[in-house]
Amino acid sequence: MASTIKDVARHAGVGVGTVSRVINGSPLVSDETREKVLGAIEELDYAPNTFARRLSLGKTLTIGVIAPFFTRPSVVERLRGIDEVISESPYDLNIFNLETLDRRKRCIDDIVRTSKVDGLLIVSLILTADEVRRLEESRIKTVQIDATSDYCSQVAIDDIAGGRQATEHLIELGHRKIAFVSDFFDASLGNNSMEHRFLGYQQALKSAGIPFSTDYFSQGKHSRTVAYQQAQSLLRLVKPPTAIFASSDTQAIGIIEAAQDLDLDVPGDLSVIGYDDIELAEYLNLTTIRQPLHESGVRGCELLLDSLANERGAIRKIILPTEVIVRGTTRAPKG
Amino acid sequence: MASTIKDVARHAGVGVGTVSRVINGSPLVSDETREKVLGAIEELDYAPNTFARRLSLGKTLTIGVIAPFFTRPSVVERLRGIDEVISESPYDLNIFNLETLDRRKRCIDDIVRTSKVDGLLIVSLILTADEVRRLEESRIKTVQIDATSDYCSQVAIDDIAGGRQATEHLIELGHRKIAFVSDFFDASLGNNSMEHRFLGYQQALKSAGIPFSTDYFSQGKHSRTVAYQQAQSLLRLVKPPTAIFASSDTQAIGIIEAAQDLDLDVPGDLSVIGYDDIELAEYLNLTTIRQPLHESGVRGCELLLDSLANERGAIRKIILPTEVIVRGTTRAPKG
DNA sequence: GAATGAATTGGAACCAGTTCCAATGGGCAA
DNA sequence: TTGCCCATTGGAACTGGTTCCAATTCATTC
Repeated sequence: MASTIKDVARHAGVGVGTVSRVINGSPLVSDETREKVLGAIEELDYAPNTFARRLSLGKTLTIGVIAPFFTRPSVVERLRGIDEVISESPYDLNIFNLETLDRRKRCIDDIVRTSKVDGLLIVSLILTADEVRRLEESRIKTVQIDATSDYCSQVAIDDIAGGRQATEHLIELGHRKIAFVSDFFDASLGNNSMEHRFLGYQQALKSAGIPFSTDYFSQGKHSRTVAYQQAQSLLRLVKPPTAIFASSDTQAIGIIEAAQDLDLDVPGDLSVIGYDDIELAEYLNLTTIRQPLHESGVRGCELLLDSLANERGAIRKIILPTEVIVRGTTRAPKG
Repeated sequence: MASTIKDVARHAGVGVGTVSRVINGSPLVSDETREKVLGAIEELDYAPNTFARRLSLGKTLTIGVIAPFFTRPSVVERLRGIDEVISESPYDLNIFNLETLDRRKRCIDDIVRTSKVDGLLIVSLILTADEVRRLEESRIKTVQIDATSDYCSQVAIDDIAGGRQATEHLIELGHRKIAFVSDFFDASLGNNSMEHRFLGYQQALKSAGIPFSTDYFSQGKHSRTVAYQQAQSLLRLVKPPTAIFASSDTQAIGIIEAAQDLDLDVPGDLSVIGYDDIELAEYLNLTTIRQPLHESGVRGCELLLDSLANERGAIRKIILPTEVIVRGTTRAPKG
């Protein structure tokens, strides 16, 4: 069995209070005593019990992360950023994976009532009003990553600007007939980034004096095969678009496949730009919009640790910029 | 602040022991009392404090996972399997990400000495003798996933069989000049699956009466670009191979790129088979060997929970089979 | 009606820490 | 020499649970 603070105290011939003081770096210990205690700790290979420590401190020294963990590669990349910060801090990381809505309810309830964490990072999920209320009551500090809200600090990505950038890139190349292939705007699992991308698309069109046409706007379930169908319809229009902006790389890939099957050359006959810059995008040489995923994790985690250290802190919002990654699927239109 | 067991006891007009008994489903409580207590719990929205519970139980109710978390997509898929099992159990998941060797040492030391977990899952890492000794002393139950050892239970993948399957697939198609592009066998971060794949390759050749030639065996750092170079060398031999077995999909992709740049058609002039079946493989229509990644996580986690429930348990080894996924990059050789 | 025993219950002791309070002892000033 | 103050220290009380032990209640048996 592991040794306890009493063993150390006995071994060093001092009281438990003194050992505790040494461990926690209190100045109220003489150098001589400190040496004795450190010697005993070394000799017994002692380290304080995690859970006893947390109980008596009244702190959990744990950060919870709630995320639809594995559903998208982007979430993993954000987690990586979070982990990087946590592992240099005294906190432990507790990951709660929410792949189903049912789990979601149980999870937040459980976390709040059993005091499992000091702080919570919510990744790519929008909290309901009820959840926010519970978290506030429990005084668990919360930071949202990749979602906006008025209730807590957050790190978001400027998807409106991202949508604008993508569209402007196409406009600069000379395109006028630009379609937008989008996911549904259903925010039930809670994220409105798709809608923002669409807004950016509209803004860019407007600035360039290009009228928005519903013919060039197609919504469908987020999948490669559905995007394939959407693209087929768009490309069979009497006046087909010369460029398509997809609200994700996954969809962009479906669009490219559709173009190939219609014997259209990408980017010769059709330019395609995606969004996300997933790993696949590089292999496929896909022009896309990159989000600072890793950085969003780092910044969000820093924000949380900061608010745990300084009790009083206002709500803060960090908006990270996106970047156009020009590769081989966009080019000036023919003629 | 959250209410405590004392609040509930007072509210229900009973002793704390009785409340504890109700919570833990002890039969030593009358129905009448149980009702009273449950009513009080409901009313106060009480749930026992996680850390106090763990301290007095002498159990952490936590499973630790040590993994080079994000380095490869395969690790994420395994974690997903682990999470699936954990979330249906009373245990929490504590992830320790080891991307650097330095962190590794600190991490295991820390886990052992501060009694952070009841059980540990080690993913895609081989433990050193010293680490094993520490874990044994600490009585922390350990299960290894994707690695073999004599010290603890494990879920491994039969990489020898996988290497054999891949090679046999090529032989069955009629290939005789089959090269193997491999990672280095350096097991410092600790995993000998590459070596096993190579052994399987040799076995299959032998069974088919094809002599092994070092000309057709190339080792290099695990990367797409290095594999590109390796393939270039192989394909410029006087008698170039008609098929290449790559020890990972990532490498296979580099090989395909090399073939394209040499104006060789895949699979017309060169067959390529990978290993892993990463997401990319499907998009690229790559023939490959699939490992039951998700299942390895599930089984490993079950093994661990099982050994936590039944104190005495022998070391168990589960070997999971691999599967050839035939897609479009392999075909019978010309002539 | 007393003795036996089972069912139920309250509460002290314990888990392994932290922190507060009171006590000790030495040094220095009056 | 006495008194005071400060640095240092030991240990009790506390964190919020679980569990064991002893006590109470009540029905059953002789």
